[in-house]
Amino acid sequence: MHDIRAIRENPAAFDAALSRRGLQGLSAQVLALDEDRRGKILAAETATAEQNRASKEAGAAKGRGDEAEFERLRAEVAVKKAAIQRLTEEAAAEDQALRDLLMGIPNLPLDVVPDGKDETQNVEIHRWGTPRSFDFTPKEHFDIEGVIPGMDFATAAKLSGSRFVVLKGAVTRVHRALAQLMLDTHVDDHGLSETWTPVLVKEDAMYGTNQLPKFAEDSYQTTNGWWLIPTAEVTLTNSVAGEILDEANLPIRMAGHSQCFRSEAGSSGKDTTGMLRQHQFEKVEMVTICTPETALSEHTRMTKCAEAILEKLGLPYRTIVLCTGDMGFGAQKTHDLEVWLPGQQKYREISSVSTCGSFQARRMNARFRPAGGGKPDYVATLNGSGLAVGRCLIAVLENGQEADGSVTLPAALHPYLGGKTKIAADGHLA
RNA sequence: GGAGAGGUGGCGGAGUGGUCGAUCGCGCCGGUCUCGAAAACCGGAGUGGGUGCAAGCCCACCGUGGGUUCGAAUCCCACCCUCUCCGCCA
Repeated sequence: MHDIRAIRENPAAFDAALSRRGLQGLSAQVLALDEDRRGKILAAETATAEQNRASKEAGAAKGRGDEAEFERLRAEVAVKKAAIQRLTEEAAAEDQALRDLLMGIPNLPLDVVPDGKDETQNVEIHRWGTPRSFDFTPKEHFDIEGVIPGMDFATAAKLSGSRFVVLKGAVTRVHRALAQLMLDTHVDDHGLSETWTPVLVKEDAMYGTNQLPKFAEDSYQTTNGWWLIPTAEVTLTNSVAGEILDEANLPIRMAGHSQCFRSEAGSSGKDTTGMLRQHQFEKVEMVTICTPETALSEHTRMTKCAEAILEKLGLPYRTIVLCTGDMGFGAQKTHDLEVWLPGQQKYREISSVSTCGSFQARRMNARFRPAGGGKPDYVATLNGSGLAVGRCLIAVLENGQEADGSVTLPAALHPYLGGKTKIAADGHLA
């Protein structure tokens, strides 16, 4: 959510930043509403102050036994009361209207973010590894002979429908190994604290990390009102909602492994085969809570944490900065990591690392007390995948495939596979 | 699912109709003392909003929303949340 004071102080800058995102200026609308709101608040508060005064005087009159004066004041209060109720309701309505409007406006891009209208104008900033040259035509993951026995879409469809998968045998083991490797790397090498969270959350949490109110159709809700998290960003970030943290305890860097649930509304027809886009998938998520000044350096750090996983696995990737037109709702700046998929002959997104500045913190009311004393200020929040486990599985399988239908697995995984090094063409770990 | 307890400032914990935005303790900040520290003592400090050049003034906030009353942290109603015990269960 945006700081109304900042918009008041510099409406032109606000509109200019929105236009970089391809949106029309909203400051006029916001400020008109704000002015209205403040007028109502002033009226309501002035009336209340008068009532309070009369009420106090009534008490004093009663105390000295002046019944006539007491009755007069009591009548005065009674008259004011109705007006106050109306004014207060109007003020509250205006306040809510402003809040609703602000809640629906996306975060503003940082100056360093490149301008652009869509994903074609993202900017590559880093490339690692060389795509392997195959002496045969590499297949997509679901067509690799050794993978087929372990990736069962038919049974998943019977159980749950499309965009689900049942994993079996060696493929499951590799999937599990990947999650372990990611967590161990983040904890042991990167110093993140491992955190396990619920996947069902209250509505407030979904507002805090901006899934609500705008993107309700992207997530699932249970009949009793809980929401299924689309990412552990929701739980990890909201863990500090409503808190006033000590600056000495910042940054807080977390890593959590969870199931994620997405309706994938609006993506029908995209990536329908294979397990690239599922309603339920696993992800290791990183979240950092820090001071606003350190947000950008933490963003760089978090990006490196994600890149390290791909490098350990020997998977070629590139890192891009999303342009203003392609960034998500809550982001100020986003790096996407794209891994090479030989079956598609394309780099595909496997991680997205964003800093949100104080945008989410303001929604969550998450603050810190500065070390030197002084007023609490909003924290900055960052989130990033480290990595999407299912997509990483795909990358490992496709990049490691051999002509005979077997899959050579990265050395970093061997310790997690009981020393085994490949999936044989018959689907067994070998 | 059943029964009970409870939600107050950074934390703990008083307060059961009127100078209570709230006693007190811890923690925090400043000072005295000290070579320095600790202790002791003195002083300061809630959050948000409105208004004002400012000092300041005003409003709201004791889980949330209503109600009673001239007046509510305190009384009434509803809801939410947390905890304990019992039952069931991975």
